[in-house]
Amino acid sequence: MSQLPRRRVAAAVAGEGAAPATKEARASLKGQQTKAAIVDAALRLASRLGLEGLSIGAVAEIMQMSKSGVFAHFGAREELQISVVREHFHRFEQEVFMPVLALPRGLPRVEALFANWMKRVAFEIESGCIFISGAVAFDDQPGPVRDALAESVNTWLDAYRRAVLLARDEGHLRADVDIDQMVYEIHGLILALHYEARFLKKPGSIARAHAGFAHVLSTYGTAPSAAAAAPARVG
Amino acid sequence: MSQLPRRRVAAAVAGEGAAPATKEARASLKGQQTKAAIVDAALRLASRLGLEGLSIGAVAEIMQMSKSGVFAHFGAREELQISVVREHFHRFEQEVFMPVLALPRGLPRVEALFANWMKRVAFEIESGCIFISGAVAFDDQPGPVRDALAESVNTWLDAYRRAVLLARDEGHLRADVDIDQMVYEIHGLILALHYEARFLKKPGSIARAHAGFAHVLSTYGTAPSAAAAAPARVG
DNA sequence: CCTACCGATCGGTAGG
DNA sequence: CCTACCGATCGGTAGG
Repeated sequence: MSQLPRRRVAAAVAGEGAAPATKEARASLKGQQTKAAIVDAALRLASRLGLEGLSIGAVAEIMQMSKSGVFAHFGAREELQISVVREHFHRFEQEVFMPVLALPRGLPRVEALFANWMKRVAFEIESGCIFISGAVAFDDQPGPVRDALAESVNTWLDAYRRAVLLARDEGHLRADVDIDQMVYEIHGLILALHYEARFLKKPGSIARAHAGFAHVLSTYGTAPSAAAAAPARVG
Repeated sequence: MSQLPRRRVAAAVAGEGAAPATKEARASLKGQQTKAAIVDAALRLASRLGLEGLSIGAVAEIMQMSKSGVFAHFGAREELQISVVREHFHRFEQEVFMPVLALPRGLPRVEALFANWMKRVAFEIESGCIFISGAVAFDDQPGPVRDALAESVNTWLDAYRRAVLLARDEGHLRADVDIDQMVYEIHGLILALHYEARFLKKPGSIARAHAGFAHVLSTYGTAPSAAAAAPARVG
């Protein structure tokens, strides 16, 4: 097999920066680039097939590498799976969480977080979501992969809870709102979207998730806005 | 291996009824009993490992049979998976749906269906649920197993929608209730229960699902009952 | 319902 | 990062 495609992939990941001084540094940089490219390919594969369907052989084929070449970067299949979980979490954080920090605390952030979350899950209707498929695959399988997955999900849900708490403190939500309860119901709307749209292929699911969120706000919110009017009918 | 355990399993499935007249009928009956026992074992295994993790070899070991002995009853792994889906649906129907037909139409059935559904999913927090794990495993894999799974789930959700529709007709729900929307939100509560209780092992999830249902009824219902009071705080 | 097998694929190792 | 291999397991088949 030609080695050219490999160099191209590695270069595409890190860009063509200034060359490192020593031979060792160059080799180490190339190793990191290759590893990043492997994780990227593995994440795409795991999104479609699930974390448990992720095999070193399939990743090697995509990368045009030997199985043991891929294996050498991780030392165990579990390490590859964990790297995939961390990468997915990192992207989720960048796309969903980070942008809302520019907004004022309270309801604006709660709404923007849901909007960004929805955007991601709506995108994942096509590709699959490893936070959802992984939860099912590893709910009964203790170990480091399950731990990495649960830690990522809990970190995200805790962040959402803090945003809801701030909104309550700001007086944007009723003072007696149960934070866990509200986030539970919102989480359910997201999970139903993934289930009904991706598995059942039922049309209108995205609108239903949004309507459900408006419904939640209409019960727990304090501002009688247009969005918070009881949304009995949709489309 | 002793053959005694096998006979005992087959007898336990169908009971010790009157013996059939002919030798062929006896053989056929025993075949059916064995097949039922295999499906039962496979359902238990698939609940824990998922439909896609169900292997003929593992079922054979549980049954103390050879792999090809199990295989002979189904002709293909897919047929075993489909049998498991049908058996799961049959039990779901018996436990969740059938009992409510004794109740009056309208809100009582809608509430009892949710209560029975909850009871089942709460039980499945320990064992796993193939309607949920199967949805994730087969959401991207066309074929007869996916079809059987989607058909079962759709049959159940349609039954729930009809119950909600009757409740609206009876005047137990607001006249402008969107049936699909209400069932979507209830479905989300169930999915969040499975996710948060089984995967995240978060305590209090069952109470949150019930509170969420009360919340849904408080918005869509017409009777201002105790259960339908806005449930902002739980436990 | 069995034994005995098939080709494919899995994660992982040896040795370079 | 490679070739060449290991033992285990997979679904499925042949032949009885």
